[in-house]
Amino acid sequence: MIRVALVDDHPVVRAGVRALLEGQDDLTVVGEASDAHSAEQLVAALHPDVVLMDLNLGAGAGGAEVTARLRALAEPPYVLVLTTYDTEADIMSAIDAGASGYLLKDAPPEDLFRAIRGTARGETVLAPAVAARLVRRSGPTLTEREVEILGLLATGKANREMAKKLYVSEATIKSHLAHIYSKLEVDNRAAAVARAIEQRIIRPVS
Amino acid sequence: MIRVALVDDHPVVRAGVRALLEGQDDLTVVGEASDAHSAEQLVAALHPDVVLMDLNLGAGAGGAEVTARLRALAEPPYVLVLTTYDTEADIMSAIDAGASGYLLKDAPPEDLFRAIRGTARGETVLAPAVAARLVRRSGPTLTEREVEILGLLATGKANREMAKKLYVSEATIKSHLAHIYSKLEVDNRAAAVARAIEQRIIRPVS
DNA sequence: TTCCGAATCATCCGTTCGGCTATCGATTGG
DNA sequence: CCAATCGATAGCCGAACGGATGATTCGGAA
Repeated sequence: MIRVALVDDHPVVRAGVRALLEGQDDLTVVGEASDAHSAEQLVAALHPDVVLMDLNLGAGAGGAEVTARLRALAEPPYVLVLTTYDTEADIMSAIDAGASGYLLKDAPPEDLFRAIRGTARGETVLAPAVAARLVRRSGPTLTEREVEILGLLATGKANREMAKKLYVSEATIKSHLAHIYSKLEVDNRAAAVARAIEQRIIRPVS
Repeated sequence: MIRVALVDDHPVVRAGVRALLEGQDDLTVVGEASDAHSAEQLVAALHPDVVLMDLNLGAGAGGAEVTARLRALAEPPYVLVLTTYDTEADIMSAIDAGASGYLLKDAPPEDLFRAIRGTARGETVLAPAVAARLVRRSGPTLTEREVEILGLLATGKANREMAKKLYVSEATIKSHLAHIYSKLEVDNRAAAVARAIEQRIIRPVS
């Protein structure tokens, strides 16, 4: 019997996953948590085999951070990230944090079951659809610096302001922008911002 | 007994709502659909009292369109929109289409139950949190034209191109942009696009 | 060790923006 | 009926942007 814990701030999703898993006789949900703190307590107390983790826990620590902490425990559970829309960087940091796999909430139940069973066996599970999406997303791979500049761009910073903030010359900023434009196949900042958000390279922040 | 039908393309969400509703003895789920077409068939065949409708049905017709069609039936069900992230315009069009209410998927189960019961009695239910959000969102109300221009802006169109496309002069475009900037409290197009997407005034399209 | 990508910087130049100010018709709502 | 709002229009001007081109440095991969 594979013992699963759910970490998600949406009651509907928790109930849904629980209902689906209880229909499988080798899977059982041993606990639920809706935030970072109770997630850690839950896992420490119950030692589940697999934790289904939402990356977007509303307020407080993010799923990636929680994942890292859970994986640092004495008997760490396998962590399977179950999420909807996240930045590529979010996903990467979750994987860096020790997540064993990643799949989307709109995946068919069978995929979910398969992923949990695989994860419990210690396999690394990237749902085919997700892997494909990641690949498609990463078609144009932006460097860290370029993403950083996109972030500033989305706040409406002018080239000079970005230059000041990053301690480089304006020429450097323009150079980066030119690379960004060509990678995103756009030719101005407004379109670059829209594309970057659409491709989830950056998050629409305030 | 209130008979409920679910329309949502996420199996997890359907299972979750079903599980939650089955715990209430005055609510019962009579059917589920994951797309526009089967939603109409389902409702025509089963005549549920309330339809829980996701606005984002993946491919095909959107939830607003389906809502309009369901409300045009002989014995129309009440439609309660249950969604996560949508444009203000989406919400408005759903309400125009005859939806009785709107609430978020991350709402606590109690709110969901209350909303369904209210809807079944013919009440219009806007979850308090949602109403507040709508109000907060609508702080700066953009005109249709302004939203239209924001859409073009997000595709990277230059002023001249927008002018041509809308059959107006460049001066008009600049005038609209100035209004947009002041309403969104930004001072350039990149920031305007980011804000507009963040505020869900426009959708990050391809 | 050689070669490439990333990051940095620079100059030139035409185009586009954004801010400002002002007008005008149409519609809508007190 | 009058005020307010919306959409459309105009000119001016300095600042910002985007394109093109080329150069240097540094570190990692081949």
